[in-house]
Amino acid sequence: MTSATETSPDDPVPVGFERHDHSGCIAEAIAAAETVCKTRKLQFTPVRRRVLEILLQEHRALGAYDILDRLNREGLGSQPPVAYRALDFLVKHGFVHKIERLNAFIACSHPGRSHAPAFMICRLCAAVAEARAAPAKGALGVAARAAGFRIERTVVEAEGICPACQNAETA
Amino acid sequence: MTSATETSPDDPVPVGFERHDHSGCIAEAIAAAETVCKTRKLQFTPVRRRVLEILLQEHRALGAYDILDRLNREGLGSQPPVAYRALDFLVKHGFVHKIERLNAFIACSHPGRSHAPAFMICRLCAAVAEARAAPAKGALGVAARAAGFRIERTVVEAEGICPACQNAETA
DNA sequence: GCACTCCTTGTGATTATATAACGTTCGAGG
DNA sequence: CCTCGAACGTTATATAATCACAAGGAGTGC
Repeated sequence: MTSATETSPDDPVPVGFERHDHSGCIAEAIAAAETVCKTRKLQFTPVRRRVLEILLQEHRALGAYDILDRLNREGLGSQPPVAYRALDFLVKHGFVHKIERLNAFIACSHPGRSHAPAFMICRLCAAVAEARAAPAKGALGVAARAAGFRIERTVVEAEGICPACQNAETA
Repeated sequence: MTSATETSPDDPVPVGFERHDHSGCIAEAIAAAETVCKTRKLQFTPVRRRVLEILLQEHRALGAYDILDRLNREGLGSQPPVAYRALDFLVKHGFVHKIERLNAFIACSHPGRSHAPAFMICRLCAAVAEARAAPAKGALGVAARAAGFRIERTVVEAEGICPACQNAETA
């Protein structure tokens, strides 16, 4: 298979605003999650698996209640805690990220690898791309060291206009 | 009415993580906001002024409903839209920032200057410090250019442990 | 003054997001 | 079989944010 999902190891280009092999990436990501869960002795239950699948299928940020609606239609749970618990699990173990700016969730674009993700959020179409930005080792890192602050986690979200919407604007 | 704009004499370290001249900073910031509003022909109404004062007094992140409670006690408005409208105004014009991670608001530490703020949030005591970062210049900026994404605004929030809480831990 | 407009505020209702609390199920291990 | 702990199901509630519409108030032009 001539996969378009592979990026070269040194490639900083994000996944989100470009077409990619969507059919393959779901299966890959699910398989990766299964492997990780087996390794860490975590339970990759039907609800958790389904929530991750939903997020992978959409490949965009979904609110917890959007996800809950789908689960409900499929008979996998109808109350908020069901969705939130699954999302908590997936976020905790790095399969899913929360987009704070949108109060929404998105499947991780490159699970398994440790990373401090950064996101680009289109103000017009709400598309979200995950970049493998260096964790804020730059100005923020300097400021943190100067202040004596110990960073454990970073939220980096850029809001703006994606390439497609820029084209639509000028057209 | 109580002299609410004055700091108490015992002056517990209002944050930034470090002591600073809290007594002066409120008056300064209010004066700066007045000037900016006059220049831009904006209405610095009582509600807006009071909300900014409250945030400056606390010098930490407050939820919209915390602010609303105080307004309510002072007879300045009792319904959510009152607080949200004032906050929208203050955020829009750069006097206040929203901390997405906390769904809370904090007065800007250096108003007037254009800046892409970054925040350090203590997981234990919820103190928030604002740093002047230039996130778009770093890895995120590189990724955005590579993807053709036009950044308009950035959210940069680091979660971790502030110096004071680190000391408390080791003690 | 008067009409007009725009911005702001007051208020009741509603929507959206998230968690608390408690019981039940089910598999792992004694 | 029994216990324990993790996950799930369900009811209710807490927290955050917005909608919709009426009314006040400052400026502007007549």
